[in-house]
Amino acid sequence: MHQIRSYFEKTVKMSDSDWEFFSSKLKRTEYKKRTALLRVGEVESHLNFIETGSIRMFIPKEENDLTFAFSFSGQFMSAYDSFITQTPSNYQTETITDTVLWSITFDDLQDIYRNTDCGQIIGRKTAESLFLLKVKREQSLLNESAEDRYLNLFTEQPHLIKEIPLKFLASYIGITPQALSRIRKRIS
Amino acid sequence: MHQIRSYFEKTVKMSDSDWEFFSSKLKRTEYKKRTALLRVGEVESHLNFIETGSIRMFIPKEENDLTFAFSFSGQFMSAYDSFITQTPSNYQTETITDTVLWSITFDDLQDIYRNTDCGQIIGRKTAESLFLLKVKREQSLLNESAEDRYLNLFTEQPHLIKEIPLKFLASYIGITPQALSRIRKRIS
DNA sequence: CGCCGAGTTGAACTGAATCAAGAAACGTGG
DNA sequence: CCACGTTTCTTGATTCAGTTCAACTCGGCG
Repeated sequence: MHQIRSYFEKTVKMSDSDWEFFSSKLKRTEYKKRTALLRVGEVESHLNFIETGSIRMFIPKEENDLTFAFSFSGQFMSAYDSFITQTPSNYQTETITDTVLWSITFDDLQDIYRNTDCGQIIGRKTAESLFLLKVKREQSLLNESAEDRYLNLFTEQPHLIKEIPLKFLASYIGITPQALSRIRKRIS
Repeated sequence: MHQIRSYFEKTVKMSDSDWEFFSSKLKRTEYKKRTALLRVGEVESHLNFIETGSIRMFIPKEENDLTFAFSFSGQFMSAYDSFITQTPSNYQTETITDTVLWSITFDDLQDIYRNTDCGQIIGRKTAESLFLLKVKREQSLLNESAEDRYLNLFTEQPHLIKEIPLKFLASYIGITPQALSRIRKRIS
């Protein structure tokens, strides 16, 4: 749980009383692998910190789901667009492996925004860092070939390639599992 | 200039004194078309509100630039990733048409964050809404065909198709100018 | 053991890239 | 206001990466 405080303190100085207030809102929950945290049409009510495990976000499809994002231990995750707008999500979030989360509800977070000095700053920093991730992703999708994206993934997150089913990776990269299987074969 | 205040008040109530403080920092500037606002390697020092005009963001390339975003009158624009991290931008921002901007500097904005009640909230809301745009974009790039994206652009921003050179649109959609020219021909 | 989902491989097809050339529009200087 | 050069757009031919459909292998699990 202290990793959450240090996560914040990378960007914002947090007083003990603010941390006290914040941490009192956190709930720890364990999930089995392949457990849905949020389904399409539901409103995201939690912001989660991943203690251990991995999560994917995807738009369910008849044949192959469209997996567009992953989150790993040490990161915050949430259907953040649904969360901040409090409107139904058009995608699902689901554990890939057994996962432990520390969660805070939307209402409690609003409370923190109102009642702590650092709350607003943390909220802004969170939104900003999520924005940065998406900018990077956008440029990757427009700028790089599928093979580039696979190789970059490989260098940035080598563990990921072993832990995550190929079909999720393929979807994330923007191609079919067959195509990724061929790329893999070609470059190995 | 009042459109800026109403822009904010869509989400946050702003006191007269806060608005006074905020607006005192704004500078109005006129730009000719095809004027670079920020070049690759420079650090974005301004957040701009577009009074009139249109702007594109692109990564310069030998042959065809990679245009990945547009901004129009009534919107805020900035190389926001460079702005919030205060690190060099890997892309350029440039007016497409003659453009009028109201600008605030990074330092003045930090001042507003510190010294007004609504500053942090506005900062958070800004980051959140930019994040939402990028989420939408990501799903569009993964979920839709080039033709889908063109047609959606066409219905959402019909004026855009007339004002903006085809090669910029093509790049934004993620295809070559030739390919877009053919799509255009086919569906007309 | 038998089943099922995940991954691999093959063959035919397709949307878009690339290379190339010509037509149209655009801006600038005389 | 026209003439010229430059850029943008269009069109054609070829190539290529990735899709689709289909069959087969492999590993885990009831």
